[in-house]
Amino acid sequence: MNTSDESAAFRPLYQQIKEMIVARITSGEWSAGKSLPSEAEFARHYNVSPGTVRKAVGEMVAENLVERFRGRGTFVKSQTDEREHSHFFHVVGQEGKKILPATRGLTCARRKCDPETARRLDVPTGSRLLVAERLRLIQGVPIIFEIIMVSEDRFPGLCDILSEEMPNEMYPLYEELFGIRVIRAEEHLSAVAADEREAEALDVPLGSPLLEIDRIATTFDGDPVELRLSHCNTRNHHYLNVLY
Amino acid sequence: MNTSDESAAFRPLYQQIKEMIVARITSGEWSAGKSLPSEAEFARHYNVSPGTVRKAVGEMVAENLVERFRGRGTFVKSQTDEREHSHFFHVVGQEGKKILPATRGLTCARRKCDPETARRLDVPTGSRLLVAERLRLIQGVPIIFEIIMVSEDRFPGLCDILSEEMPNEMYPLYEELFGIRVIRAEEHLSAVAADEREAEALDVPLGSPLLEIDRIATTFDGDPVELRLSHCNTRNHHYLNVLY
DNA sequence: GAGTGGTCTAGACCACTGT
DNA sequence: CAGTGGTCTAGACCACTCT
Repeated sequence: MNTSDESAAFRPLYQQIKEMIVARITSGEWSAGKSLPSEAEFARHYNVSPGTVRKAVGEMVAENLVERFRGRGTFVKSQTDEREHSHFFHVVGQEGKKILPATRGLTCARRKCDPETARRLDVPTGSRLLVAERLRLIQGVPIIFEIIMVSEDRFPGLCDILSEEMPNEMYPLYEELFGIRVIRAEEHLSAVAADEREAEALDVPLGSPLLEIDRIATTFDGDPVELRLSHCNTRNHHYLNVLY
Repeated sequence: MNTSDESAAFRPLYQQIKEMIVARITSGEWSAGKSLPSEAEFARHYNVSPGTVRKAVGEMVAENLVERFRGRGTFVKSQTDEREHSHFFHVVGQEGKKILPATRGLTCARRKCDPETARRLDVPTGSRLLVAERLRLIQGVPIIFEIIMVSEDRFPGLCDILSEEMPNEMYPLYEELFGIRVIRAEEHLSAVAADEREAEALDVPLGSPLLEIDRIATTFDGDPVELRLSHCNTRNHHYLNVLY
């Protein structure tokens, strides 16, 4: 059954099946939370063995794209899932317990994209950029000063929405309103000194050490979606990372 | 996590196979770098289908315990593998390229274990603790000030070895000399101010923001092996974390 | 009861590495 | 060449969910 059109097609069947299904998911054929066709149906449709479909779907499960339940079916995972809410949030309290912070919006402005930001977001220099600043509070105490940058061309009208009310979680918003799912993120962490504005906002002395999290969030395809710069007061909290 | 109480026998065959093989690996039956019996042999030995063994070994591959090569066989992964050398080292340069630093040993001392350290290392309070301090340099420039703490009962004679020459990589040393393999690590990151000693060692002003990495390294079973406190100058480097 | 995914079997053929 | 893992097939039985 292997059609070797160009010499490039020597890839395992299950990977090709997987990519076709992934493409159909990202195209919106099955939206988040909806059930996919059964593995048997896929097998019939693609004219392969059930085991091959199973392996394809298995990889998608491993990549957090779908979820399987015995007796029920396979479902497209959503960023809005309870489990996923804090998937990208690694700041925890002293005991290692993750507490989702509240959010206070500060500003939301438009500006032209500088070359460096343009490069990182993969948009033209000078294109419209949306810059939102917000404060994240844990038990009422401001802990994180955050700057969020997205291309306004990718998120038309987002500025108005944010100006009205700054949501706590951005990624579910991107998914629900614009159909853009954040799947991966790359974070660059470093230590910086609090500037005047941050010192006031976070109620720390000027020059206090803050943990900087410079994050670029991307879709499944690796397209950059959002740049986010977080400055955290790690006096009573820290960033947890588990390696294995 | 799964405490095998009496009803434990209702678990998938492939998981039981996997655990048996893992147990035989950790017992030292096949040491790092050595080839395991073929999947067919395992299948005969455990009297199961080749596919079942395959699934068991597949999980071990996913957990980075072994490596499979078509035509050659399956091999026990070693901490000394080229790939694994920097597995737990996340500090990279501006361009995101990982450069393994050089090491300069500072001190290596014994002291009695305080209650907090004892709790984290799961050893008795007052037991012998080995505390080593070292500096890590990238291109000759000191970047990280590091304090390493291990139980001397677990690593008898290590102090003498470290006093003689401080190695660049600790985990391969643990594995080679003491048969203890570090598989997991949990890192707590925060921002701190450089104290006098660090300021001098890292050549930064007193009070400069440093990235603190508080790491606890554990074996496959979750037993704590080492505590390590690293203070990094993130002026020209940062900590890279990829989430997906 | 019909349908789902989870496990397990027993083979087939292939690509590749060793000799 | 014989042996290895990688893929793929075509079934079997099970536990579970929905209706």
